[in-house]
Amino acid sequence: MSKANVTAGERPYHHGDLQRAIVNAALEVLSETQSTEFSLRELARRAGVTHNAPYKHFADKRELLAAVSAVGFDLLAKRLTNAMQGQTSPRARLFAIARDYVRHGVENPALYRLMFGGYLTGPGDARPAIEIVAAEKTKALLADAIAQGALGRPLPKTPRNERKIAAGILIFWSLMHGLTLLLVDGLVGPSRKTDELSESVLQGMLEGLAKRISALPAGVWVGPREPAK
Amino acid sequence: MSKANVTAGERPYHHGDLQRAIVNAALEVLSETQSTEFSLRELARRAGVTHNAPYKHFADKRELLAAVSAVGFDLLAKRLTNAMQGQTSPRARLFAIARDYVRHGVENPALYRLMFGGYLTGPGDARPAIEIVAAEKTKALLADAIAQGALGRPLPKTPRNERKIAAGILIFWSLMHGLTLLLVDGLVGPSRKTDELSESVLQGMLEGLAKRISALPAGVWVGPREPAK
DNA sequence: CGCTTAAGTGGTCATTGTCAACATCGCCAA
DNA sequence: TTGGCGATGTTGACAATGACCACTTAAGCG
Repeated sequence: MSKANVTAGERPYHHGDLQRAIVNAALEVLSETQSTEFSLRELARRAGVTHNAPYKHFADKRELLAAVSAVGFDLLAKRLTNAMQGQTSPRARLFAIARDYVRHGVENPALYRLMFGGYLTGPGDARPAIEIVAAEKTKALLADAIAQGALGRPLPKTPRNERKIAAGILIFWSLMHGLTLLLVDGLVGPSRKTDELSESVLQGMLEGLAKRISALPAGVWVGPREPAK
Repeated sequence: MSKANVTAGERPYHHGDLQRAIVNAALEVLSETQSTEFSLRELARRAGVTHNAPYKHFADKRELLAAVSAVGFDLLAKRLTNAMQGQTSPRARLFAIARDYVRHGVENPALYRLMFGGYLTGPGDARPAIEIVAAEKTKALLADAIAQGALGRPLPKTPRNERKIAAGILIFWSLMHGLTLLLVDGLVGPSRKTDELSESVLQGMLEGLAKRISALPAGVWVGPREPAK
């Protein structure tokens, strides 16, 4: 096989972009099996290379998983940016973010768990740099929305407001992260109602639980499993 | 040896309560390595039995992990029940629950992840029964606290209120679950301020983000890593 | 043309999950 | 008492895996 040139494909080397091929294969397997316990060898098989080729690109299985996770963060950031585009008011943007955040998780459970899960829990080491960048991007989106008034009135990014904005981000993020994972774990549901759920949960939080609790949409259960079918 | 003596321990059979020994070993390794990627063989080694004695008690590694997870739920339920004891007002009980919930997670990261993580994500099968029971218990605690007025005014458990209570539980749980995991993942922190954090987050949510945002305690960062050290 | 070096190949090793065949013990029925 | 039975634990074996190694190939460059 001399060149084996694909249409526009860039394959400057033997296989051509094995790195990407491996990551893609991982994403495939991840969405098929919803588990990170695939073998590097299988990814190699899928990419049509020998069991060892991936090690030229990833020192470690961990490193490969980190790359996959980073892709997940990128997808999320793109998706959120996209979701905001159509919305005009800061409040609407906040809801759009919430909706698509939860969706992203529910639609890619294993990926979401990989992104936030503890595959690096052992050494307590630092997170891969790519992840940090992507997560920061997401955080910036939130900060903007809040500064522009997503929580009711604008909160310009003055040093004085900084901490309040951070508090808002933390609460919002906690809420959405928790809801997403509860849905992913099947602890609340059903998971096809994610849009209604994220909306009503966010709504309830914004108005303040102590004041009014907006009830859940019908047919939603809270708890480990549907109590009665 | 005729009848196993009860003095130093109950070992009515060969090893005696291997089941528990294995689970305990798993809990040990879990807290040492903070990872669920230990081998059944190592647990067997620790228990002083041969490599697949455990398989007489657990069909699967999955089944073993499920048992460990169930223990985690039990510990959590006990802890929450305990935390509530001292408190008099429903509101105080809610805060106590929040505090100890987050603590439980932060102090046992891997265990908490195991409890809610996706080691059973593959087949989408049902959760082990023991987990469900323990989780239901926790949920009942919350329902009581809310019914008694933890969110401001009492919400007696009438059919009419049922859905509102469920909504309250969901929001509260999502928030605490999310916060716990963000802390566990080191995405916010530092994690020694968990008490202040859970309190201020809960406070912020109760009062309603749209109304007043209570600022974060000082020295807390929101995001993937401490921005400047 | 020959050199350097990244990309891919094949082989190897300890470890792991799981299976099947045996051994051992308490218990119960004959 | 005895013999068997089932639960418990043991031994040996197997394929698959993560990781490492030395080797080969081919791209790019002077």
